[in-house]
Formats: sequence, structure tokens, C-alpha cells
Amino acid sequence: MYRTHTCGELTMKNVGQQVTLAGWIQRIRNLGGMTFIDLRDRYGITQLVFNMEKNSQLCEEARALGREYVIQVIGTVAERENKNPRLATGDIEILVETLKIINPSAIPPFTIEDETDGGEELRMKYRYLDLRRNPLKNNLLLRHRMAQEVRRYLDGQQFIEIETPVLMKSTPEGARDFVVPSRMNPGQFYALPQSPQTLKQILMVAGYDRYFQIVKCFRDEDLRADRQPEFTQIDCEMSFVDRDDILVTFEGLIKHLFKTIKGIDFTEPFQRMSYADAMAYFGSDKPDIRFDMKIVELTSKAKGKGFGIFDQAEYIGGINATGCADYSRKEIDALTEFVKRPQIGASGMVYVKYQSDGSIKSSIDKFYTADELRIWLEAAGAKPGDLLLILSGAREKTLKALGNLRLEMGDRLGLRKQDIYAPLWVIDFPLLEWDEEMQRYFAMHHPFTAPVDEDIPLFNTDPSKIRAKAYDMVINGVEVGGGSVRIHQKDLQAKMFEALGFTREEAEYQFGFLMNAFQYGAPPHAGIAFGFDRLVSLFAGLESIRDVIAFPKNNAGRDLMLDSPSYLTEAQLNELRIKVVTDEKNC
RNA sequence: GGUUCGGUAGUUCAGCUGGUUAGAAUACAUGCCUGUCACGCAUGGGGUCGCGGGUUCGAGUCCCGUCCGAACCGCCA
Repeated sequence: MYRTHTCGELTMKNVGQQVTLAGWIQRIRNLGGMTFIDLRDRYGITQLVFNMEKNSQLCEEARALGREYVIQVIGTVAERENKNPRLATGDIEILVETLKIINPSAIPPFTIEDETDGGEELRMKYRYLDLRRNPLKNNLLLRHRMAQEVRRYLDGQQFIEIETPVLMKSTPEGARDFVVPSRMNPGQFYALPQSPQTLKQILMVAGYDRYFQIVKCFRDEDLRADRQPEFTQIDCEMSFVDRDDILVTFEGLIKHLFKTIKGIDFTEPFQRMSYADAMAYFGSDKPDIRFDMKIVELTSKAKGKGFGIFDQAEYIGGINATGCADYSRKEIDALTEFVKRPQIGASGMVYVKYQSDGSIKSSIDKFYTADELRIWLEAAGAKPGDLLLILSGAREKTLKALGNLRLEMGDRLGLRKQDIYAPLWVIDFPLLEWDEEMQRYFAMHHPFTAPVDEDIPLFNTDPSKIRAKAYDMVINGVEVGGGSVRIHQKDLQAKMFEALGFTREEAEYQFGFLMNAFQYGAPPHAGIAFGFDRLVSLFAGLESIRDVIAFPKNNAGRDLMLDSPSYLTEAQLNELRIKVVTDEKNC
């Protein structure tokens, strides 16, 4: 037997017992006459004691050990002379009688402690060492518990978990596919699912009216702190439901997670906000509503007074930064630099200070009277002591920039508190998006999303105005999930493909299997998918999803530990009948 | 594809407007130390300053290129 107990469970109750422990050496403290070793496993740390007086040979052996050695000890549990209240096992220690080195360790490249000195790259390369640290261990435990609670809730709601294939079919709409060559079908490729979207709809046709799956999805797109090429979704679909049934059911799932995992009770229904309002007031389709600071449109109030930049702008809008009227020139310059970064792309920023004495000072005093500026301040709900920050330009771009500025101010003012959670539904998304480059419409969600009933006539007049029965769940500015009511009528689906510029043949080749299925009694259905990694990172209070994934990939999509992706051998390529062209010009 | 920041000891970093032998902390090694728990004290070893080129009497420092990492924009139905 390797061990009778773990390193996290022995207490005063065990004093006097002989125990066997096994684990990793966290630290050795050699005091000369006696030596202490912290022995670590998944469950905790237990202190081992070696005494020169009692057994000098054993004590010498203990001194010769190193960090991260795997050892096994037999010894007696004893009450400590000096207790350590910071440790669960801090009342006891093990008087070691037998010591066995199970496996020595090389000196680790970074310190394996809660506060590590390791940089990200190094920690990725030695992920198995990083995963020994408490912060990562706790993240994986949290992830496990959340997955269990998801299953518990959905099982309780009659959902059944069904696995769908990972080797699927490529569809050119949406993200780039990861593809897998088929040896038995030369020249043909499977695609890894971007989501099990079509298959879960087919499960609805098959009559499994409540499906879910915690499932890996794959998208061959550039990475971000919150985006990995393979990620996990809680994928769900229901039949004989409309939009509100979905919102209620899955609001319930998220509430269940908040309650069981974080002990937070959301008694009120989540706020619902239209896409149009989200864009107009927050400059984003995923607004962070932990704080207010809504965008206020000033176009009609600010135009036509001889300030050229505003007069030429399609849109003028601002946000009111509460209590920031005392911002220095330097601070305002920093904000101006922030909005002028190419990522945000504003050409400049105008400010109006509503000073605490009631006077007004702005960067455009030459063009506007104090009374005119007062009208803006009123519109923005500003009070003395506040600072109005104004951007102008093309409507959509300016709103987005204001949205970014709003988040920046939220950060500066400490309004984005980690322990506050503000969930909401964003609804009424546009069904279609015009692509300038391709000169065609694309589905904003996906081509099976149902339009809002009263908007269907717009297919013939102004497709861009059609609203979709689509919805996103947003928490603290993070899109954690999204879905839609699906089209289940053949005619409507044909209309949709037509709007997307598909010929009948193209639709048939790409989605024939689904169209076929729909001929045999498709129930009305709707679904949603949650980004599980994002949910876990949100619950863990982390910005990046990397630390809630056991083996994540880096910025360039590489696994630094496995050193993948990697080249195939000639033999493998030949078997797959694949020729690799490394010279870009020959593509 | 683009923008920004970074790459100096095993590790995390400092190194000014270019100047003589490149530092600190930690880790590691050795010695001392019987109640530590970030133990303490002393001593020691450890550097292709990412790589290539250029400017200069002289480059870790300036310039160009390149590779690697991170954040972001594009992209992500």
C-alpha cells in the first residue's frame, strides 16, 4: 500500500496513529539538529519531522532530498509543539520512522507555489508543474464542480446528454474549419465541429426534445485571452418551445450555478435589452451593466454651431464620468491617447468639465456658449464635479469607441468589481449582416435562425432590418452564451438561403442532410450554447480562459508542452495522398 | 494581415542622455544552526544581454531586419 492517508486529512484525532503518506516535497527546512519537510499532494500539505538526536542517519537522508521528489514515509502522528493555524493539518506532524524515495526530481524551472515566479511561456511548457500549484488546481476543481452542477440541473429538467461526432462535415459559413483528411476517401476531408448545431437540430427531428452536451468545439481562428481554437460548450436544444421558454429555462441554469457554486441568489428575472439599445447606450452587443454611465447622443444638440468636426459628424455622443471634473490635463491627454489608438480609432476627444462651483470648462469653449454646453450636461445627467467625454464620427464606429471609453472609465473608477455579477439577455439581434467585401448578406447568428414573425415581409424590401429570434446571455461584459429559435418550415428556410445568396444547389450540397430531415416532421425548436470555459473563468474571477483549461494553447495556437502542431512524415502524407506546398507563391 | 509592449543569471527583474569588471532578489551548491513553516546566517558557482546586420573609437543601451512571447484590432455564423 502506497499510503493510508492523504496529505490533507490528518488532525489531532489521529495523534498516536502510525500512518503511511506519499507525495511531493514542497519544501525542506534544515535547522541543523532537526529537519522539516512539507509533503504535498492534491489534498494538502503535511509536515514531516526528522530529528538528529533520535535517528541521525534518517535525518541525513532527509537533508539530501530535493524539491518535488516523490517520497513515501511511515511514521507516527504527533501533536506539534508549535502549531500552524494557516494549515489544515497545522496541529500535527509526522515523526518519520521510514523514508523511501519513490522518484527523485530535477530542479524545477520555476517555483511551485501559489505566487510563482514563472512566466507564462515557461509555465505552459511545464504545464504539469504549473498544475501542481493551488491556483490552477482550484480552477480545475471549480470547473469540475460546475460541470457536475450543469448536469444535475439539466438532468432535473428532463434533458438527456447525447454525444455527437467529432468527425463531421465542413460548412463554409461561419468560422474556418479544422479539417481531418480521410485515408479511406482520398481527397476528402472531415471537419471538426464549430458546434454540433446541425446535429442537435436533427436530434429534435428525431424526437429527443430536450438535449444537452458538454462538448468540445473547434474554430480555426486567431486566439485571444478568452478564445482558444478548441473550447467547451454547454450545448442545448429543446422542441415545442418558443423564445421565452428558452430564456426562462437557461436563466434557471445560470441561477442554479450562481446559487450552488457562489452562493449568490438571483431572485429577479434577468434584464432583457434589445440589441439596438445595447449598441445605442453601451456601444457594444455585450454590455457590462455593473455600472451605468450610459452613452448619450448629442448629435442634434451639438451640430450646426460652427464647430467643423461636429458639423461634419454623422453621430456625436458622450459619456458622463461621475466626479472626474478635476481630471488634470495629463489624465485627459491619456484618455485621448486611449481613444486614438488604432484599435479604437477615434480621431480626437472633446471634454466638458462641469466644475464643482457650477462653472463649465471645455476644450471647445470657442465654439459653444456655456448655456449650450449646459444643455449637453443636462442631457447626460451630469452634476457639478462631473466630466463629459465626447466622441464624434461615423455612428457605429463612434458608438463602439464610446463603449470602449466607457469600459476604460469603469476600470479607472473601480466600477467593474470582480465580486459583483450583472447578467442580462441581449435580444432582437439583426438577422442578417451586409458584408461590403463579399457584397452579400451573412447570417449574424447562423442560417437556421428564425426571423421575428412580423419582420418576415422585410425579406422582400429591406432584409437588413429583419430582427432575429436570437439571444445572448451576457455577464459583466462577457458573452457567456447565445442561441436562437430555429427555422423549421421549409419555405422560410428557402427564403433565408435566398437572402444569403445561396443557389438551390449550394444549399443542397452543404445542408441537404438537414433539409432532408426537415421534410419528415420537424418540430418547432430552439436552443442555446454556453461557453463553458468563459463561465468558469468568470466564476473564478479570471480574465483569461487559459487558466481554467488543463492544457491550453498559446497566442499562435501552439501547445508549448507537446510542441504541436508538428510536421507529418512523408509516409503519413503519402498514405493520405497529401502534398504539402510550403512555398506561398505556389498556392 | 495589422497595432502596441516585451526578450539581460535556472527564474522574476533593474541596468539613465552609448563608456571601463553587467547587478538585485530568488533558486542552486557548500558550511553553521534542535521548533521551523517564505526559517535564519555565511560563502560560492552561475550571463552567446533572443538571433543577424549596421552606426560608432566604443552597443545590453541607437538604427534596420528577423525569431519568440503577451495584449488588442481584423477575424471569431
